[in-house]
This record gives sequence, C-alpha cells and structure tokens, in this order.
Amino acid sequence: MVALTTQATGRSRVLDAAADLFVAQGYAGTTLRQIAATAGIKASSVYHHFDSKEALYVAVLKQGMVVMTDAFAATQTKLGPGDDVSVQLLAHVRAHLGAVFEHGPYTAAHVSSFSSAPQSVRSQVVPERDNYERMWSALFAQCFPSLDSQALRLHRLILFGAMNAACEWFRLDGAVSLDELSAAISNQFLNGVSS
Amino acid sequence: MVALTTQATGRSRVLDAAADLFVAQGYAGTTLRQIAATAGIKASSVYHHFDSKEALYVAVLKQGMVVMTDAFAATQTKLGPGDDVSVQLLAHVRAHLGAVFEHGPYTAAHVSSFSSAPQSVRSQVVPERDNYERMWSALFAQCFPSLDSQALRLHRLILFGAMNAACEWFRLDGAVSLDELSAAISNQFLNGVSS
DNA sequence: TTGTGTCCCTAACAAGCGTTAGGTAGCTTG
DNA sequence: CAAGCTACCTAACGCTTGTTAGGGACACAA
Repeated sequence: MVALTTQATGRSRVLDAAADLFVAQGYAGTTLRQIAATAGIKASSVYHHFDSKEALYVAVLKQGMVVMTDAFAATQTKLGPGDDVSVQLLAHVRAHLGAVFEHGPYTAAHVSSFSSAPQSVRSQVVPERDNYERMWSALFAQCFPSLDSQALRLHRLILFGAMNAACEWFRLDGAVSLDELSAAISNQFLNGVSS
Repeated sequence: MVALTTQATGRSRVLDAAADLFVAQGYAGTTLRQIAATAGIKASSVYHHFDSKEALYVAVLKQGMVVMTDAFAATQTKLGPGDDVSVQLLAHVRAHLGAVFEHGPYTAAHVSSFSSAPQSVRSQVVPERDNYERMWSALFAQCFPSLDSQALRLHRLILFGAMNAACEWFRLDGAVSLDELSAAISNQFLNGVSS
C-alpha cells in the first residue's frame, strides 16, 4: 500500500485516501486498514478523526456535494443573465465535469459509489443531493421553457447519465481533454449527433 | 431474508439471487450467506454449483453479457438493410434497455457493479465486453459515416452513459415506460433536446 | 440390492473485519 | 513546571467472512 505524500493535516489525509479507495473499490470493498495505510497511519487512529467507517463515508459523500454545488454556484456568478442557452449549458457541464475530475476524488467517489451505498448512508446525503438537483432543475426550466416538467426531468437525467458515466472511462491524461468532452456532451445534448 | 419462489433448478436460483443482490448492494457488499438465504439454501451449498464467490460473480457478469449480445443480435435480424438511421438506433436502444430492465437482473448487475469489481473478475469478462462494444462500434460506423473514429467513440460512450445510468433511477412500474425512455434517449441523441 | 451421482445439510475453520481500551510522545497553555 | 489537548500507537475484542470437511437423503442405473 502506497502512502500519500500530499496534503498537510491528518484528517484530510484520511478523507483523501478514503475517497480515492472508494472510487476504485467501492465502500464495502474498501477496508479501514487500507484507508489508514494509504493515509500513513494505523486503522485505530482513524477513529480519532471519525466516529466510524460509515461516518467517514458520509463525510466523503458530503464533501463531494459541497464541491459540486460550489462549482455550480461559481459558474452561475460568472454567467450574465442574457447569456445564450448553449453558453450556459456548456459552462455548467464543464463545471460539473471539473468537479468530478479536477477537484479531488470526493465528487468522483460520490458519483461512482453512491448507488451501492447502504440505506443509512444514503439517507444522510439526500438533502445535499436534492439541493444540487434543484439547482439543475431551475437551470433546465429556465433554458427550456417549452418543455413540461416530466420532459425536463427526463432530459436532465439523460444529461446526468452522460456526464457521470464519464468517470468510468475518461482520464485527464487521455486523448480527449475535459474541455473537449464538455463541448461534446453539451453540444450533443442540445443539437444531437449530426451537428 | 425473503426466499425466491420463482425459478426451477438450484443453480439458476443461486444465480438469480446473486444478481439481484449484486445490483442492490454491489459485489463486496453482498455476502454468500445472503445469496444462499435468498436462494433458499445454506451458504456452503453454493459451492456445489460454483467454485467460489468470485466465480459466481463472473458467471453473473458473463450471463449479463449474453443477454445483451443476444438482444443486439435479435434486433439486427429484425431490421432491414435499408432502414433509416433513426429506426435502427431506436431499435437497438430499446433492445439494450430491454436487456437491462426486462430480461432478468444479470445485465443490470453487470452495468451497475462492473466498475467496482476486483481486477481479477474484470479481466475475465473483458472479452465479452469487447465483443459487445464492437457490435455497437460497427453500428455507429455504419450510421454516422461522416464522423471520425474518435468522434464515434465519444458519441458511443455518451449514449451508453445515458442508457446505463437509467438503472439508477428508472423503474418499470414508474410514470415513464421503457418505450418512452428508449424514444427519449434515441431521439435526444440524434436531434438534441429541442426537437 | 448395490452402487454412483446430485443436491443439500451441519459444523467448523482461519483470516479479516470494524471497533474499543488504554497508553505515549509532543506541543500548547496557565 | 504541571495540565491538558492533539495525534498517533499497540493490543486485543467479538463478530462475520469465504471456505472446507464430511455426512445424509433421494434418484436412477446395473
């Protein structure tokens, strides 16, 4: 097990290590001893920072939501009120993908391992998720006023599927850049393949 | 733990139970005793049908691939050679989603839990996955001859993301039918939101 | 009847799990 | 200097895990 040499304080080292391992192996597939070893400490020392493995998991998932909502909010302040729909959508897609791939492993851990999380964990993160979902719902309602609420929901879920699935194949050091990926997804969503 | 009352022979009961639980809890989050109890037998009896938990997992994943490739092949035989691109794509999207949601839990288990599978498991299913991927690559190359191979790959991954992510929110008994979902994804993919 | 194979059982194993108890070194504050 | 806090340690706990050994009940063939 390779220890991390980055990061300063102990708590965030543990959080980082946990998020990394949760992405790679899932929550149940990752042991506290693995997390501790990656953070450079012993398993029992994790309990100095977190009450339990589950609490650590919740902390990772919530941090992932913070990163996402922050990215969304930051994008919104950068956009003018009269910006084109395509500009707005591209910016927010870029922000979401940036949160997943560029701002640490927290968002990636959330996206990739939330669906298999125990019920008790899931329910603790639902408020944050709902909040982020509402941000996108509002954006969609504003961008596509002609669609009814069911169509809006469907299209939003399709877009989220396309974005979040990228963490199963996209690599930052690959042939496609994040900007290119964002443009491809955003453009495809608005105009379809052919254009 | 509720025992299954469906299915005939013991081996497929175990396979069914395992796939169901893998979808809900992931591979590592599911115990052999849970699988056995759901199948109506004891944990040690699972070893009469499978060499190990890992072998059982591989069997589930491979069965998922069989269902998918069969669905693809069956769709291809139903299509005429002169069929429109939109007809072909809709049919194959419908077949893929049908495999995930209508033909047992195997494909859903594959789609939802492959990414967190151990390396040793993953490598055993790679050939089948590559085979299915080639089918879609060929379809895309035929449908969109003007795109280069990198664009084809990107668009294919976007479509797969949209389809596979549906297993995190879509329910057969919900407000949206599988036909509607297929049409929405296929149409969105070809023409974008607005149309 | 006697074998052979299938399908399942009980009982138990070693290993690994999350977790707890209690102690120690070092820094900071009074 | 003494007190207290932070961040970690060693050692061990009870429990669950995947897995194995060995046996019993039924079916079918010779």
